[in-house]
Amino acid sequence: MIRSHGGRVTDSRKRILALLLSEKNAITHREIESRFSNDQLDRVTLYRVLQWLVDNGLIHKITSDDHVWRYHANQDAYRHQHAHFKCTKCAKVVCLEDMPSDRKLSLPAGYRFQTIELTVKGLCEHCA
Amino acid sequence: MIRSHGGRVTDSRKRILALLLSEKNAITHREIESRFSNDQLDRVTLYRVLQWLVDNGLIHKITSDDHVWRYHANQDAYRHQHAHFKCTKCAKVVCLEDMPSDRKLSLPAGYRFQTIELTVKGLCEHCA
DNA sequence: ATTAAAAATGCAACAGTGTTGCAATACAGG
DNA sequence: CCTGTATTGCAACACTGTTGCATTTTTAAT
Repeated sequence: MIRSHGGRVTDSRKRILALLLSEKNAITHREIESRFSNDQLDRVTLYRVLQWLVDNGLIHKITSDDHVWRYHANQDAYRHQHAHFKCTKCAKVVCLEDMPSDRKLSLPAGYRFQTIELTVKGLCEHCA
Repeated sequence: MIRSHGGRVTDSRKRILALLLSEKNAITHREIESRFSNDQLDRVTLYRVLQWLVDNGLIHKITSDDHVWRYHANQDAYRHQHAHFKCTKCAKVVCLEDMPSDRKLSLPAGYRFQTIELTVKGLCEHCA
């Protein structure tokens, strides 16, 4: 996956991408860092690797009202545009399969549509 | 408006609320601050007044992918739940009138729905 | 109008996330 | 194995937002 985008195949990239591929939920920079607590992994390197993976479409980045980016691997089901769910109690973020395609939300005249970002908030199975 | 929520009617609150009521778009803390550049207005006070206004439902707070809160007065049309538009070029944020009918976007079993946050991204009239 | 209690402010210092410059290191191709 | 270059690691920074606390302002009771 990494090689096919012209970047070098480094340890950091392999390890970080492998971790994200194995994670079901979207996780934060901080969470990724703590999963590598033993093997030293520089904060800055992590930021740069994540950005590289985003730029090359291997993962995607989700914003949230706690103002922390969360990252998730772009596997099969999640290549297309999709909505996210965020638990208001434990802050867990999961990707939802479908994007309700009410494409006919009317923009003011002269505005051009690019993408849509949709986050549903509520309680997850554990917190409900 | 301020008095009806049991808070004290202070200069800061009056001035900040008046400014937000006169603004058409949702603006950031930084933008508000710069509009008061002459009259000194403490950064922290501004944060606290904004939070108070949010808590009392007089304004609302919008998150965004640049991780900066934007504030907008809750006037007439914007009392109910609504979507937002953000220009990907100039970062301007405007409130959209309607929220596309949240057709039963299916949550996984056990999840409980609370609210929905929807941001449309694209180019505004000036940047298109 | 005076006064006292409570609420709000201003200041300084802090916290967290994310970024930049630059020297040192590791990767890929010959 | 060697070399050029991409990537890393470190330090220091920038920005948004928060907290503690002493001071000031508002309010309401006298």
